[in-house]
Amino acid sequence: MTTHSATLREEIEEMIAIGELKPGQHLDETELAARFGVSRTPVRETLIQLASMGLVVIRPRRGAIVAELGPQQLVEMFEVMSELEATCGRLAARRMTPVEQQALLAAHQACQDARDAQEPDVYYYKNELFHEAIYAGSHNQFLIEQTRNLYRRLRPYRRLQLRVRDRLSTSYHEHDGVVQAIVGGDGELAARLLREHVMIQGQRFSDLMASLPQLQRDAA
Amino acid sequence: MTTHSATLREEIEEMIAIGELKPGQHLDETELAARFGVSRTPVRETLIQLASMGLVVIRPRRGAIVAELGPQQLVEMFEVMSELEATCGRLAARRMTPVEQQALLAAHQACQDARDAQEPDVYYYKNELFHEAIYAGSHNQFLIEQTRNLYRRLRPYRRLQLRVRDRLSTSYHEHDGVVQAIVGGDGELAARLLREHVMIQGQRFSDLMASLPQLQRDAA
DNA sequence: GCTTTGTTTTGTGTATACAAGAATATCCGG
DNA sequence: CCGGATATTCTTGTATACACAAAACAAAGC
Repeated sequence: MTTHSATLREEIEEMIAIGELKPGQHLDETELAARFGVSRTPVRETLIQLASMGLVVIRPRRGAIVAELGPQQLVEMFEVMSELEATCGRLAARRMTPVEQQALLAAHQACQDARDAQEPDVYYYKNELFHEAIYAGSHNQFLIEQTRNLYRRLRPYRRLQLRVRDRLSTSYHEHDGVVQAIVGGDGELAARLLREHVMIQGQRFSDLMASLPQLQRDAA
Repeated sequence: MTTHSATLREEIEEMIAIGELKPGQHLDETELAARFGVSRTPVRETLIQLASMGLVVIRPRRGAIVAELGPQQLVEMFEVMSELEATCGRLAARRMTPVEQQALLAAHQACQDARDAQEPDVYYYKNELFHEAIYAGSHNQFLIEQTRNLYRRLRPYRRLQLRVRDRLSTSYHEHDGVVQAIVGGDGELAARLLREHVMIQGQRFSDLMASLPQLQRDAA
């Protein structure tokens, strides 16, 4: 797209994702317009889009704020996330082509390398590719899109996840089970393992909850 | 909300749902503005919202059209729909309160009455309530919201579903199994039955496909 | 000192004006 | 009569202007 509101959307979305704009923070249309060198109109349209995506909340006559998700909402969203990923896995086990299986194994191998090298940042990135490989195997574009959307929506909070001791190794072993289930064609098993894998990340929400008040203080 | 674009959104959404605006149809901003007695600004904001929801597609500099879903996309969306409903069922089997179970049984009974009376329209409505009762049992607001969103998005096409012979009775029997699984606390069974129940509706897409070209001709 | 109410101020919602790109029609040559 | 280049029109994208509601603030009353 060549339109302003489209590029703006990506930029602001990124700012929210990396925490430059914090949950609860008020988004002043005029200020954003000035910052990006455009008028209020495209800014407004951007905010409306972000609101439809759930990243910001617009209250009539009271402006837009970055959406703040309470612990309850986060738990619910992680639960849905785990179900979506599980579904991807179940379908992937049935539908993956040999080429896609190779890609999955390669992504898995890359994770192992990152784990062995003890590089959490690399692992984080390779982990994304691993999950993307599973998504692709579902052969359901709509499902993939939905899953990615939710992932992006959870990103600002995932960022807060503390680096838990041994999480890398544990995560890798969980991946291992998933890979075997998928290449073995056992959809139900793959679904169950993936559901647990994602939920474990989600269940770190106790840590998240602990850091939430602080986050909101920062925003004020 | 007291804002124009919000009320407009509901109105246009409804027009799309009931087919007054047909898939592929071009949505002229000025014309809509005149029709609803407002300026182009709120109309634009409405269209952007609908685009984010996937109900319309905006191509830069070329305006908005009501989203047309091809057979492939419909299949994919029904597949995801079935998974979401299945998830609602699995959670409901574990989480429903006695009161909610009573509500589910009541909704089921209402479906039976409608079936016995051979009233497809009533059944259609009662069926919605039945599914809503399951959603509620999941105790996951986010999941419920996602499921409803997708349901609404599929509505314009569901409307096309031919009244299949004996579909009422079959549907009712499928419901029966689901109810028993849920009150019996067997989440996996409930999930499987619901998945199949929804997919059967989706697999009527061969009928849908047949009616699609006609629908698009109407829009032209 | 605290609450309360009136005023100011700020910021959103809508309308209108303007600019730019796409669709369409027109005009000319072949 | 037809095809292509150009001009015109039409619609969208953006900017600006205005109106109004809500929040912030100040002053007065209790």
